[in-house]
Amino acid sequence: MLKLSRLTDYGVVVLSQLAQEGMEVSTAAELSSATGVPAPTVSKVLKMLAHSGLVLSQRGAAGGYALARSPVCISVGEVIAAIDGPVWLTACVEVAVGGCKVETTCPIHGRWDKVNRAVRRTLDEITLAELIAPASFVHAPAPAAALQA
Amino acid sequence: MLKLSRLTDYGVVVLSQLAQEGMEVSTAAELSSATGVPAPTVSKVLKMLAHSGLVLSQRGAAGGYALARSPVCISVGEVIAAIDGPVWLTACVEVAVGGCKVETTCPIHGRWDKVNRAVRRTLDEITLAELIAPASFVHAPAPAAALQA
DNA sequence: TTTAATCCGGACCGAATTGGTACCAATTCC
DNA sequence: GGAATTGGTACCAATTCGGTCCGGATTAAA
Repeated sequence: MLKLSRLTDYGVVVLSQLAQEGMEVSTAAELSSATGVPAPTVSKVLKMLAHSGLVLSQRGAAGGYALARSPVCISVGEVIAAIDGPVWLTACVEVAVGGCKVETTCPIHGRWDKVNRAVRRTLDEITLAELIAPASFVHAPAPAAALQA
Repeated sequence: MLKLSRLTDYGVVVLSQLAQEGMEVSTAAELSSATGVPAPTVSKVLKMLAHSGLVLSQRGAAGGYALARSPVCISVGEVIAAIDGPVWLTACVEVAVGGCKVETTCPIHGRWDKVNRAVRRTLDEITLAELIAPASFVHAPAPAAALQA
């Protein structure tokens, strides 16, 4: 139903939490208790984000994750691409040449990528900062300890 | 991965075939052999499209389907909504109040619908006619008979 | 040097969704 | 009345997704 996966949702949540921590490193465990998202899942999401260069990872003791860039420079499209993979609004784009059985009678035949491009551009024009914009009520979240109980 | 379902793809294929038939009614079987999409699937798609008012159905002998409007007046967003359901770019919009467990710590909390609206608008701005636009090579498709063999 | 904390890269499983098919009831034309 | 066609629903197989876990590599601190 053209919905994005829950992992992507979590990704944005974690990212925004990371944004609040400023540029300090946070461990996956910290982010888990701060957001309420299960720890293993947070790890998974963080790994994907690190893989795409959206967050920086520091290994070893006292390691953790930190935002690679300002939220103003991270587009929603990037986050989605990092977790859900690239946005392809059909299986019928040029990538799948030979895979489309009805190719000879299919009058669309790649027309979808007009739609693709439009959606992708829309997604790239919205920044992470905008998504978490009304910081009025997020600058003082429930402390992590409140969740641990 | 933010891809639309194959049924939606079929939907557009069938719709464009219907557009070529002008405003005459075509049976599901005809559309199936014209497009190469399996007949039961065509029926299913057509039923969904009829339910959303995108095509008109005529029951009984000599019945069939016909486009309800000109392709110029059908948006891609409508087709997607008809088959894949409404576009919701998260499970976290206001519809799911009470369903979001991390609600208290979730700083997004509905911010997604900014993205939703943007994407939906993008989708609504593209018409079915544009998708099948270069009619230069679709006005003389392989005759249905060629596929039946 | 040892130890502990932390990320990295997989594999793995259960659950939900999707694609596809079949069946029977309702409707309409000949 | 008979044949053709859509309407609705139920169903099954297959794929995908969400979530968890484990062993290994890496780094800081004791």
